[in-house]
Amino acid sequence: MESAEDQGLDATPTRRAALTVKDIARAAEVSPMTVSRVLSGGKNVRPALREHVEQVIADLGYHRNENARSLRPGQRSGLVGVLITNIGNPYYAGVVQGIEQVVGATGRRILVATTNEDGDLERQLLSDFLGRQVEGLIVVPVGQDGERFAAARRNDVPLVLASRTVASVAADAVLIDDVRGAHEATTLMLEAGHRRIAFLGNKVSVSTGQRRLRGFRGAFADHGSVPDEDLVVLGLQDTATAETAMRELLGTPDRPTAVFAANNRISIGAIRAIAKATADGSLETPPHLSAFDSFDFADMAPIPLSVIDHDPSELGRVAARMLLSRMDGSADGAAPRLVELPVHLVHH
Amino acid sequence: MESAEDQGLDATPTRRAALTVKDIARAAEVSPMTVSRVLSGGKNVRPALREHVEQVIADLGYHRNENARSLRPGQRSGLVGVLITNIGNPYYAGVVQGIEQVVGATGRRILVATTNEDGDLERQLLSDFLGRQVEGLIVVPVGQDGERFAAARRNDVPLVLASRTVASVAADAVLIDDVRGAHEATTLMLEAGHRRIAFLGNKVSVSTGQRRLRGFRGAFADHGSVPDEDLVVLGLQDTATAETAMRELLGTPDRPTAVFAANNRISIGAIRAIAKATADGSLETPPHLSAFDSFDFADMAPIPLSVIDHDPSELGRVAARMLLSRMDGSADGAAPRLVELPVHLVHH
DNA sequence: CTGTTAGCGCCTTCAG
DNA sequence: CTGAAGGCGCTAACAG
Repeated sequence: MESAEDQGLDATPTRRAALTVKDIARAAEVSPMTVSRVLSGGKNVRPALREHVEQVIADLGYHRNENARSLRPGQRSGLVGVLITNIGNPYYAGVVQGIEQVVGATGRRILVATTNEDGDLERQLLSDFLGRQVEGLIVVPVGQDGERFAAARRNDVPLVLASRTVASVAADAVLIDDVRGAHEATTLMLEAGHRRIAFLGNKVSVSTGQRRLRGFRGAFADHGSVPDEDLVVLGLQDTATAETAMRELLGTPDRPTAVFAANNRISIGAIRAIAKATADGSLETPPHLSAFDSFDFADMAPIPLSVIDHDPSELGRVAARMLLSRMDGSADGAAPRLVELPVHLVHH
Repeated sequence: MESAEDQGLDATPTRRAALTVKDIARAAEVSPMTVSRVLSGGKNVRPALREHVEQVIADLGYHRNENARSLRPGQRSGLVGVLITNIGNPYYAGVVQGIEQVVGATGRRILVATTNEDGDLERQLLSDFLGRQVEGLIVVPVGQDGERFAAARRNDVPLVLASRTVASVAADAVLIDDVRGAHEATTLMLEAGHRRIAFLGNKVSVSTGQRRLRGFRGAFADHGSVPDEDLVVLGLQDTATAETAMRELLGTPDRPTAVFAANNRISIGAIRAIAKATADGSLETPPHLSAFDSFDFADMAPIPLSVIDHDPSELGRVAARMLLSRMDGSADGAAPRLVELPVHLVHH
C-alpha cells in the first residue's frame, strides 16, 4: 500500500486541536485568567484590554469548551435529556418542540434520542444521558418497568414523565386528560343513540391506552350499559394494523355504528378503511368516528368525525417547566406532581 | 422566614455531587485506574477483580462522566449538533428521526435546537454547539448568509446542509430533487391541457422555494409557454396564509384551473380553501392540485391531487451518513458533495 | 496485573 | 486590575 506520509504524521485523520484559552492568551499577550474573565462578562478587566481580547477571540474563532467548564464543581452541564418513543410521530415532534422552546430559553440544550418502544434501549439511553451529565430528564416511557429509572433517582437527576406514566415510579408527570376525553367522546356517541361502538386501541402496556379504555368503559358504565367486547380491539401499532382491524370490523354482519380510535395513527387507519369501504360500495352509511389526538386534515376527513384534540407542544412546555422547577430547586421537597392537560372535543 | 438549617448546610439547592471513579475505587478497595480499566472493557484486569468492581459500580449506580472523559486529547465528544428550522413540522421531524437513527447507531447522541427561521438565533446556536464540542453539524439553514458557518469551518467541524443549501457555503448537502419534481408535476398539468396554473410558494430566500419555482418555470419554457405571473404567489408562511391566498385566487374572474403548491403546509391551506369553496357552492369544478411534500391523509384529500412525495427520514439518514464520513476521515479531502434525492409522483 | 503521575480546558481562590 | 497555583473526572504513559 502507499505510504501515509502525504497525509500527515499520524494515522488518525488530521484534525486541528480546538483552540483553548491558552491560545487566546498567547495571541492577545495576556494570561489565560484574563481571557477567562473576558469570557465570563469582562468584569474586573480594563475595558481596552477586554476589547482587545474580544477581538482576538473573534478573529481566531474561539469557542469556550463548555464540557471542560462544566467539569468544575457546582457548574451545570446545561444539558437536558429527552427520550421519546418515536420522533417521527408528529405528535411527539410537537412535544419535543415545546420542550425545546422552554428549555432553550434558559440557554440549555436538549439531547434527543428515540427508544423505538424498546425497553432495553430505553435503559441504555438513560444511562448514556446520565453519563453525559444531563441536569434533568424528560421521558415518554416505554413500558411499566420502573427499575429503569432507579439510576436517575439515585443520581438525583430530576425526571418528568411525559404523555405516559409508570405506575411504580414516583415522578412528576404531565398527561393528557385521557380518561375524561375518552369518557366525554364516548358519552356523546351513546347519547346520539349509538350502542355498537368499537374501541380501537394500542398496546395496553402503554398507560395512555389503558386510560383511554378506562374512559370508554366508564362512559358505558355511567350510561348503565356495557360495551360489546367483540368490538374492543387492542394492540394496534400503526395505521396499517388499524386499517386492517377496521376493515375486519366492517366486514362483520353486525358492524359497529360508531368507532372510538385511541390515537391519531389508529384514526388515520380507521378512516382509510371506512373511506375505502364507502368508495367501493360495500358500506352505505359510514360509522361515526371519535378520534383521540388530532392530525393534519382532521377538518377534511371524508366521514363524520369527532376529534379529541389537545396540544402536544403545550404538553412539552409544561413538562419542561416542571423539570426546570426541580432543577433550580424551587420545587425542592415537593411530592410528585401530576398535571392532566385538558382536551377539546371538536366536531367535523 | 424559617431557618434553612433543616435543608442542609449551604444555600444552594441540595444536590448530591455525582459519583466519581475515586468513589468507586474507594468502595471497591482498588485504585481509580483499575476502575477506569474496568469501565473501558476490563482488559488487563483480573477477572475476579473486574467482576467485583462491576458489582460496586452497579450497586452504587455510577455512570462515567463523558464530559470529563472527552476532555482528554484525541477523545471525541460523541455529540452531533442538529439545527432545524422547526421540529414541530412533521417533515423536519422525519428528518431528525433519520439523523438520530444513523447517528445513534454509532453510539453518538444528537443535540437538537430550533432556529425558528431566525438567522441571528442560528448563528448563536451554532456557536453554542461548537462550545459543546460537537463532532459535526447537520443544519437546515435559515437564509443565504454563509458567514454564519465560518466559525464551524475554522474549527474544522464537519457540516452537512440538509434540505436547503446556502450558495456561499461549500459544504456537503442533501437536497430533494426539487427542480425535477416541480418540473415533472408541472409538465403533467400542462400535458393535461392546463394553462392557467397557479404557483403558491414560500419565501424566495429559502433555496427549496427557489428551486421549485425554477422547475415550475422550466416546465413552461420546455413547453414553449410562460406562466401567468398574476398566478404566482410567493412568501406564504403557513397553512393560514396559503388558505387566504388560494381563496383570493379562486375569487378572481379568471381563476386558475390547476395549482402548484410548493410545500405541505401550503398544500393543506390550499386544499382547505378549495374544499370550502366547493362546499359552499361558489366553486363548481375544483382546480387540480399538485403538491410538493406529502402529508397524512394525502390519499383522502377531497379534491384531485398529485403529490410530489419524498422521504424525510431518508434525507436525514443520508445527511447523517455524509457527516459521519467526514467525521471519521473516510471522506477526507473530498470536494463538497451534493446529493439530490429522488421524488415520486403519486396521483390521488 | 495493578498503581502512580501528569495533564486535558477551565475557573475559584488567593497574591500581587 | 492582573496573574499564579491548584483541582474538577478521567485515562495515557510509565513504573512496579
